[in-house]
This record gives sequence, structure tokens and C-alpha cells, in this order.
Amino acid sequence: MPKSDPERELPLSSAVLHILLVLADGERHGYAIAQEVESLTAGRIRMGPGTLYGSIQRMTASALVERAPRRPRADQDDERRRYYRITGHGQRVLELELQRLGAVVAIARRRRLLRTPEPA
Amino acid sequence: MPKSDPERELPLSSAVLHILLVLADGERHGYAIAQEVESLTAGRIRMGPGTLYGSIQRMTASALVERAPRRPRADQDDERRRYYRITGHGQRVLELELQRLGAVVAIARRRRLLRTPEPA
DNA sequence: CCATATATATCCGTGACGGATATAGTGTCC
DNA sequence: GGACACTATATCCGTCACGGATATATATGG
Repeated sequence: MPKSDPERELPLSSAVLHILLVLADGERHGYAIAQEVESLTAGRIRMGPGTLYGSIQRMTASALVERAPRRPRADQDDERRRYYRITGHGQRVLELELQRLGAVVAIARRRRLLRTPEPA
Repeated sequence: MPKSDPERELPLSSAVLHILLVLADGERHGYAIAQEVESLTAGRIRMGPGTLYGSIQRMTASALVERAPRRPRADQDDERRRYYRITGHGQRVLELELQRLGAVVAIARRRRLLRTPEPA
């Protein structure tokens, strides 16, 4: 049996899913994550500081993400920023969750509950 | 402005989404909903009685679902059952949520985070 | 008849959510 | 230079969803 079954952590909350989705693209600091989630979802998902930093703390504790050494060149850095990256475990959990959601959407399409087709 | 904006109720919890998804197919009683959610999701989503009846209560209070008069022929009925149906409001909320999830899945596919294609 | 499945309901501990608040550096407009 | 908005993180804490435990009762199958 596997040490820690990623399936056990599903389903993810909306906040956790979107944070993982953004971090899967590369390292980000907290505030940048929140901004990118908002633009990525056309403003539908907005995270206040409580949800943002609270979620990051819980996700760090469950090893979905981890602190990353500061990256940008010092001259364009902001000392206050704290960077995070997705872990291998986080990637596995994210993929499982996306598969699960993909299956839900597929069922909805088959039942004609979702008219918009998958865009190319 | 609309009387009650369905977008305001998103994102849905996993339990609420799946209950709506099952009820969109037709009336069901509580226990049947839980069973169908489990089979529909290949056992990935299981609802204990607390989540099931608690969610139904909250969903009734927010008019996503409503009690339905008992339907089956009396000779094959079970008096204990309570049937529920999705409301027009519930249908609108469900469709919006499915569109939102479809967009998330589409983003994941574009980023190669989800390998499985949409099945025909 | 006895166990299991069906069916609903409530209780309640745990914990996520998220607005409010605090702090402080940065940028910009007038 | 002062005001204001934005950037950036963090904690506090009230509210409420979640979900296991428990209770109750009928239906079903061996």
C-alpha cells in the first residue's frame, strides 16, 4: 500500500485547486497567486487574505506546496515576498482532482446539461 | 439587476454539485441520491447521512431543490421515502457551475496537466 | 428470526472559510 | 509633500459546512 494515498485528499476545495493550478505553471509568491487565480477565472474566484494565506499554510502542512528560495534578480525583487512551489505530491493530487472533474464535466455533457463544447 | 444572482452561490461544494447533478436527471429520494452519486463517481464521492441530509436541508433552504409529491405507484412505494426535485434556480446554478468547471478543465488540458482527452 | 440493507434524522466536534484588522513598503498623481 | 491606492504578508475570530456517531424504524433475504 502507498505511504500516503493522494485520493484520500480529494475532493479539493476551490481555493486549494486554483492555487495548485497556478503553481503548476511555476513558482509564485502569495499575492501573485491570488491575482493570477482571479484573472485565470475571469474574476469568478477571488481570494481574500484569510483564504489565501490560510490555505497556503494548510497546503504547506500537508506537503502539497513548499517554500522556494527567492528567485528574481535582487534588483527587481521585493523583500516582502515569499515564494512557493508545487511538490511532487501536489502534482499527483492535482492531476487526480482534474481527472475527477473532467469526468464530472463529461457526464454533464453527455446529459446535455452543458451546452458549450470543449474549445480547441 | 437580478433578484438573486446565481453566480453569488458559486463555487458549489462537492456534495451540493453531485446532488444537483443527480437530481437534474429526475426526482429522487435522499438515499437514492447518495447511492447514485457513489456509482456515478465510481465510488470516489461517498456521502454519509450527515452530509446527505444536512446538504439537502441547506439546499432546500436556498431553493436549489424542493420536496416533490411522492411519485411511484403505491404498491412499490416505501412510505419512509422523501422525494426531491431540482428547481429552476437549481438548474441555473448547476449550469453555471458546470461551465466554470469546464473552463478549469479546459485550462488544465491546454497546459498539459490533464492527459486524458474528452471521451466521445 | 436474525442480520443486513434501506431510509431518514439529529447531534456535535473539528476545522475550513473569509472578512476584518494590522503592518508596512511602493508607486503615483496633483 | 501629502494623500491615496496598490502591493504583500499575517493573524484573529465568528460562522458555518462537513461528516462520523448515533438513533430509530421498516423492508428484505436467507
